Amino acid sequence: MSIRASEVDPVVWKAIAGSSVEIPPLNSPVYYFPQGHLENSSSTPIENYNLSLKRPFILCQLLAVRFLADPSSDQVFAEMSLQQLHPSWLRPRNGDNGIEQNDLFSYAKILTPSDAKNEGGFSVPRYCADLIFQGLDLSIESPTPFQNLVIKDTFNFAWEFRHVYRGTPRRHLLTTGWKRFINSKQLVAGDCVVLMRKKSTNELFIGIRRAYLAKNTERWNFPVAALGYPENRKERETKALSAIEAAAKGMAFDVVYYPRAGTKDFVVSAEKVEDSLSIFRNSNMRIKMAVETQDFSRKFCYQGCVTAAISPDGGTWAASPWRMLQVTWDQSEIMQNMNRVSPWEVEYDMPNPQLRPSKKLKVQQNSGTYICDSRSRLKTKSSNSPVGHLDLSSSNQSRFPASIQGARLDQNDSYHQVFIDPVKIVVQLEPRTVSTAVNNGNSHSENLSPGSQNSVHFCFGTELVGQQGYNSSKKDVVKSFQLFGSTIQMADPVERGLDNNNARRE
Amino acid sequence: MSIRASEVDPVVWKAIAGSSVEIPPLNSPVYYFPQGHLENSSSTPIENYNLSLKRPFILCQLLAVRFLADPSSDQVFAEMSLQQLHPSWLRPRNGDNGIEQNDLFSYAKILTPSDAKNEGGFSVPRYCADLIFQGLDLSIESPTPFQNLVIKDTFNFAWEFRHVYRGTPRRHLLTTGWKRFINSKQLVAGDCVVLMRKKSTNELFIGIRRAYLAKNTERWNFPVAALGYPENRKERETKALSAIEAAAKGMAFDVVYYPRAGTKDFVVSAEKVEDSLSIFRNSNMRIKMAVETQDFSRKFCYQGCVTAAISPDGGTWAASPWRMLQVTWDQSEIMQNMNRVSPWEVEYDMPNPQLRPSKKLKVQQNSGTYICDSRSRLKTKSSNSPVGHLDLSSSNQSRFPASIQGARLDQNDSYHQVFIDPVKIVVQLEPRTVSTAVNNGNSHSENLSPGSQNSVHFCFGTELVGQQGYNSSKKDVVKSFQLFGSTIQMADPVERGLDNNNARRE
DNA sequence: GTGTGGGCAACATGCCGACAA
DNA sequence: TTGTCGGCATGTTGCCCACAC
Repeated sequence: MSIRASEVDPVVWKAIAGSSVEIPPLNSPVYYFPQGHLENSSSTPIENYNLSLKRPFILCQLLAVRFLADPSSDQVFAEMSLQQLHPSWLRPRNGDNGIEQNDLFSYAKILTPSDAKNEGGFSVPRYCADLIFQGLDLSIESPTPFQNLVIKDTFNFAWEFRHVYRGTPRRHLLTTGWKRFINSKQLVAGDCVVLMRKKSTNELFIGIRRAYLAKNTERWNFPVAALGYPENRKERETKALSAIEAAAKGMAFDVVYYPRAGTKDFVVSAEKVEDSLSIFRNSNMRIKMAVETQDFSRKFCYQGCVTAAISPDGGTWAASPWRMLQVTWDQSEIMQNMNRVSPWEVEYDMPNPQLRPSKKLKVQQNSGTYICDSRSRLKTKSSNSPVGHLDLSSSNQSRFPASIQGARLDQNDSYHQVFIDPVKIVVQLEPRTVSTAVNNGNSHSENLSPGSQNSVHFCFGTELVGQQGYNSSKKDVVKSFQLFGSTIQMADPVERGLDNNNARRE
Repeated sequence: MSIRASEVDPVVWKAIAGSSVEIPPLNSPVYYFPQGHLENSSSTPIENYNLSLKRPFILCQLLAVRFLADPSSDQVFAEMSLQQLHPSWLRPRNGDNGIEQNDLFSYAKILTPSDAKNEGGFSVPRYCADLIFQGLDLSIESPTPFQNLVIKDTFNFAWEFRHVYRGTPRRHLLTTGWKRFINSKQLVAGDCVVLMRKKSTNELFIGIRRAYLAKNTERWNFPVAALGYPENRKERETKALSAIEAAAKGMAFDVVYYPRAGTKDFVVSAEKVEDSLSIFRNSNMRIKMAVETQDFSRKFCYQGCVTAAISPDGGTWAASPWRMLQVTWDQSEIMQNMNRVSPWEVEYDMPNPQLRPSKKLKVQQNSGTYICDSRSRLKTKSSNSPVGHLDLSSSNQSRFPASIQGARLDQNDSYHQVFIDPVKIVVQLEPRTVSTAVNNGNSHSENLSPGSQNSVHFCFGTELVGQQGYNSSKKDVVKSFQLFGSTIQMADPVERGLDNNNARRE
C-alpha cells in the first residue's frame, strides 16, 4: 500500500482529516493504545483477540509521521513510526510535525442532492467563496461572468472548474468540470468536500471525506481499498497485530491510522493522557465533549454525565483507560454511539475555574523536573514483575512524594475510589473524602454505596496513593498496581460483598 | 468460485468454447496431464515447479463434467471430476456428456471496430442471419422494417436487440440494444461473439469469447476474475497443484479447465492419446494440424514437418509426451506459438491410406480384448518400482507379445529410434529399418546421424520393443521404461558420443 | 443565502444510406 | 457482401433563472 499511497501536504491533510484528529508533535512522548489501533484497523470486536500484553498502553516516542492519501478511495490516512520510550532515549523535542502552521483556509461542505446530481453544478456557500475564492473578479459584465479555477486534489492532480456568480439573487457556482469531478471520485450526496486555499501561495486544494457513518450500507461496496473493504480488513488487522507484537517487545514499529467516524486517535499525546487521568472526577460528574459537526469543519460541545468507569478486570485490556468512561449524554439521541469515551476526550465542568488544571500551571509545576510526566512514564516501563499485564509492583513508591507534590499543585486534593464489579466488569465511581478541593457540586450520588460490588479499586487522585502506600497492612489477597499515577487495587473476587474499607490492601 | 459460477447448457457451452475444445465422454478413460493443467491455470513456467510425480500423465476416468460460466468475465469454463483408473473400476461407458447432440446452429464473429464502436450497431453477416435469424419476416414495408429479438446469454439473462434489414444493398443489423450489450459486457474490437439458435426450440443464445491472444496488453486489466487477473493466478495455481497432488495419490480430484487461446486440453481421451503414440513416425515427417480460424468457428489445416521430439531427460516431466513434438510449419509466421505440440494434436500425412490406423480397424482389432488399451494403461499404473518418475521396470514384458500383435495389426511395422541429447534436451528422430511399411517419402534426413547426441533413446513403434527386450545384454547404466507401448531407454549421460548401437541396454 | 425545479440550448448519441473494399 | 463514413434526427446533458424555504 505504501507503494501506491501518495504524500499529502500536512496542512492539507489535517484540513481534510478534520478537526477531531490530532497528530502529536514529532518526537514527543505519546501513548499507544493497541485497543484503539485494532478498533481503527479491524472490525473484529476487541474482546475476541487473545493477546498477551504486559499493559494495555505503551509509552512511545513518535519518531516519524507520513501524511498520505489512498488513490483508490481518495481518503487520507497517516503512517506513524513509534518506539517504546525510555526517558534516557528521549530525543530533543521538535514540535513541528508540519501541521501546526496556520497557512491554510479551509471550508467543508456536505454535498446536497443537487450538488451530487449528475446534471447540475456545485453551489458554493457565500462564506466559502469569500474565504477560498477570494479575489475573483465578479464585476465582469453579463452575460454570465465566469472564470476558470484550477484546484488540486490530494494527488496534486489539477481539476479545472468553471466558476460563475449569477442568479437572482447572485450566488457562487461551480459548473463545468464539476460533474467530471464527482463522477471520477464517485461522490454521492452526503459525502463531504473540503475546499482549501493556502494563504501564502493562493493555491487551491480540494479533498474529500466520504460518508462512512453508516457502516452496513451499500456504500461499503465502493472500492475503498484501504478503508472498509472486507478483503482488506484482514490485511489491516494482521498489520495491526504485528505492530502490537513489535510494540510489546520494545521494537520500533509502524502504525497506519485512518481518520474516520466512529474510531478514535490511538496515538495520543502523553501529556494529554496524563493530564486527563490526574484530574479529579466522581460519579455523575458533569462533562462535556467537543464533537465535530457533521461537516467536521467546526466542533460542537455536547454535555453529559459520567455514570461509570468500565474496564475489563482481567485479560489483555484489564484496567485500560481506553473508552473507560460510560457517559449518559444530555442529547442521547445524537450521541448514540458515543457512550464509551476515553478520559482525555472529555472536559470536566468545573464551576470554579481554579479547579481546572491549566496548561500554564502545569508547565510551571513541571519546569525542570517533569514530575508528573516522569511519574507515570516510569510506571509504565519500570516493572519487570511478571504478575499480570500491568505493573503490579510497588517498586516505585519511593517516587510518590514527588507525585503527591505535583498533584497538590494541580489542586486535585480530593480522591475517589472506584469499585469494579468483577462480574459486570463495571467500575463505579464513588467520591470519598474531600480535603482541600471544592467539590464540583454535581456529585449527588456521593452516598451511593458500592457495597456489594467492590473488588478492584481504581484510585484516581494521588493522595490516596500515598495513603494506600503507607496505610497498607495486609498482603497476598489484593494486588495493587500503578496506573498513570494512581495505585490500583485488585481484590480477590471472593471478597465481593465486603465493605470498601475492609478491602484488604497490600 | 463455484458458488458464483453458473451452469451453462452443454451444447451452448461447446459452441462458445470453440471447436478445438474436446471434452471426452463421461466415464470414459482419459489421460490427465498435470503439465497441461499448470499451463492452463498459471503463468509460471512449467520448469519452475518442483513436483514429485511417478509419471507425467495419469490415466483417469472422467467421472463428471460441469459446464460453467464465470459471471465476472462472462467466459465459459469446465469443472471435471477425475479419478485414477484401475481397469477393474471402469464404469460402463456412457458416452453422453451432453455436448454430442447436434441441436444447435452457431455462428461466431469477431467484432470489428464498427461493431464495437460506442455509437453503432452490429453488422450481422448474411450467413449468420440466414442460419440464426432464420424465419424473420423481411417483407415488412418501409421505412425500415424491424423486429426485436430476444437473445439469452450464458446466465440466461435475456437481451433485447432491434433487428433491421436495410441499407443499399440490404444487410442485417442489430441496432438498439447492441450498445448496451457491449458496454455491459465490456466488449472491444477483436473480441468474439457467438450467436446460436437451438433447432428444437428456436431459442436464441449469445456468448462471448474475449481476445486474450496478446497476454501483455492492457486488456488484462479487465476484471476477468477467473482468467487472467494476476490476483487469481495464484489461487488457480494452488488449486491445480493440490489437484495434481490428489491425482498422484490416486484420489478423486477436480480440475478447472479454461478454454483459451494458447493452452491445450489437458484431459484427453485415452484412445486418442494411445492412437497417436502408437502411430509410426519419423523425423521430417509431414504432419498437419487443424487449427481454429480466428473466430474459432471453423478449422483450418496447417502443414508442417516434425523436426524433433523434445522432452526433459529428468525431473518430473521426463519423457512426457506433452508438447513433445517440435514442428516447423510451412506457414511459420502464422503458427509462431505452435512450435511445440502433442502427438495427439496432429495428423500424419500418409500417402498410402492403408498406413493410417483407422478407428474401424482399431475396434476390430481390440474387440473383446482391448489389447492396445490395456497394454498402455497397465504400463501407466502397474509399476511399484521407486526408480524415477515413470515405470522403469520390465515387469510387463510378458504382455508384449500381445502388444506386438496389436501393433502388427496396426501395420506399424517399421520402427525408429529417438535420441535425446541430455544437454540440449532435444530428441532427434531417426528412421531405422523399414520392414513391411512403405516409407512416407519425406524422410530426406534418413541418413542424418545423431552421432554425438545420443544418450536417451525413445523408441516408437512396437517391434523395437520386442527386439530391445530380447536383444538387451548390458545392465546398470541404461534405464529403460515403458511409455505408451514403447520402451524408452535412458543412457547414462557420460555415454554421450557413443554410437547408438552401442548404447547399453538393460 | 441556498436548495430545487422547469425551460431550453448546446451537445452527444446512434440510426441512416452512400460508397468502397 | 460488409466495413466505415458523413449526415442528420433524436435524446440527453447541463446551464440558466425563478421560486421557495
